[in-house]
Amino acid sequence: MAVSRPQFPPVTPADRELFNPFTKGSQQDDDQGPFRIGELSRRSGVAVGTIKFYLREGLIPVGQPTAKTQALYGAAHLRRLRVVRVLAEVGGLSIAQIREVVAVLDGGGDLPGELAQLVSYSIDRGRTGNAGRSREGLDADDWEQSLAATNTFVSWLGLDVDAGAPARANLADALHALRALGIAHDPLVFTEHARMAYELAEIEIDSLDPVTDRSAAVEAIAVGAVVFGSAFIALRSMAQEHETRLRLDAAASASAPPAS
Amino acid sequence: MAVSRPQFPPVTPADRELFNPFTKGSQQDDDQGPFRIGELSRRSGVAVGTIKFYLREGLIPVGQPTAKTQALYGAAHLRRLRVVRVLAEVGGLSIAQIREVVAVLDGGGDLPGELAQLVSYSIDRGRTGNAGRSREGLDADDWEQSLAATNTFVSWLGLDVDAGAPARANLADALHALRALGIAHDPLVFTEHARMAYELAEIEIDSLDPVTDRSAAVEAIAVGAVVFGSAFIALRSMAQEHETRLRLDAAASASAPPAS
DNA sequence: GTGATTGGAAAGTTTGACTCTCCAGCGCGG
DNA sequence: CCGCGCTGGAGAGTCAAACTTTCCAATCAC
Repeated sequence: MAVSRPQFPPVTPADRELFNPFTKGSQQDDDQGPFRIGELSRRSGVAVGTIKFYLREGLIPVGQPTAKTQALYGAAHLRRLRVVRVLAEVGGLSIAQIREVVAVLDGGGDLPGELAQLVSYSIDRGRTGNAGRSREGLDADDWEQSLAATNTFVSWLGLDVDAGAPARANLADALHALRALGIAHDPLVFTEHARMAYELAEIEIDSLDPVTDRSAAVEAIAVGAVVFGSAFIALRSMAQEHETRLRLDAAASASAPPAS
Repeated sequence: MAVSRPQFPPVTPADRELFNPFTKGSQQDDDQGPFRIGELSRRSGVAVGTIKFYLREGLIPVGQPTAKTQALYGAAHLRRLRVVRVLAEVGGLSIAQIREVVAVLDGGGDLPGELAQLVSYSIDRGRTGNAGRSREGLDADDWEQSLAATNTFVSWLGLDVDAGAPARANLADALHALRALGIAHDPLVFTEHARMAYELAEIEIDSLDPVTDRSAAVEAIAVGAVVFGSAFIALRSMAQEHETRLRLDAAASASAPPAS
């Protein structure tokens, strides 16, 4: 029952074979013809009332109207609905955040600025609870110091990040928490995390490089940030459990003689 | 204005020097003597009403009663209050989740099982929105397949994770989302993320190894999971912004001749 | 001894994300 | 050509979470 360190070898074709049985039957968008809201609801699994609500909130484009009380929807609406659901359920984004994302999806702004900050501004802001609000407490000075240290850290890393990016405040929140609890006092404790984060960002961007269409690129970035972020947290949790167990095993076998 | 890849060199004493100016004035818990709820509120910056609410919810131990309407609190209460606030504000944990964490903090269960799963069960569950609920849709079979693929993946990685760990379901949710959108079909896309996650778990556990006291260890693990998790997300967001800008620069200079 | 504080509990508030209810207009099987 | 069941649209209602307010009697602090 010994727990050992995973090795993470490169993936071989034989490994891929292992997962073939699971890839059957996923997705079949045969009939893409126009349909009404009831059919849209049936295909997406989202209640009609909720779809209406999303329409009102501007998360989904309105259908092609055919009469005063009739409209038709197509494959694009179905996909958008699925994207919205993923952002909400997997990413836990609020309606307001999703609205910002779809605004970038629909609007034809130029990529450089918009796309680069999409994740930071619309998706990560508010993901970690409500950090970043109500900083009017007595420790406002303390917090400003945390932010200043964080900004110095970001510059020291050589990261080119917008001065107003919420990620700076979020990182400052994390530092401020560590300081309040006396766990750490300067942002250098995040150095290794920064290295990992950068490596991960490279990998993720590599994986969706071949995308050409503008809207598809934005969608891939938004969905990717949310889904891979969620997946990473789950994997980190599992790794923690595995590693903790590993070390407890080691501690146990060190304090007690071999059992058999 | 060229954006370049950060290098992440090892931290030198000169680097540490750089952050010294910021570490002044943080934390000063001089007088730890017993005090009443008003003083506790003043020191923590939490409203009296909210402290009462936390007491009712069992997030904070009750004070030492001195009369029918009087009780005294000490340094332990102040620290607990700060921990609760960090879990809530930085980690975005719900009251119910925090209650589970403090139950482990207070309860004297044996470490092996409890501590190993603390993060997975109490903290990560529900962090990514409400993924994991209401799986009674028509795609229930599809989801079961995603979970099966995920479990195969976890075994393939060699991770020793509890069979009922919510992290499995969370990872399955992520895979299911990718499949629903046709972005990926098997869990091997998460391989690099798993490697990173494991490396990060090792680093984090290393950083809080010297803790000996049981309650302090649990606290460090819970706070660490929340704070470093939040920090990592922020850093990932910045790395994405930096890297996206880097590639757009490269694309621009490739399509156009050097500007100067 | 008198005004501010406290412990405790019940009731009220706010926000977010739906969900329900209506009401005319539409569509079509009988 | 007619009733019954979808529609689109909008307002009101619901529900849970996390506080916040309000009350009361007991205390404390000066």
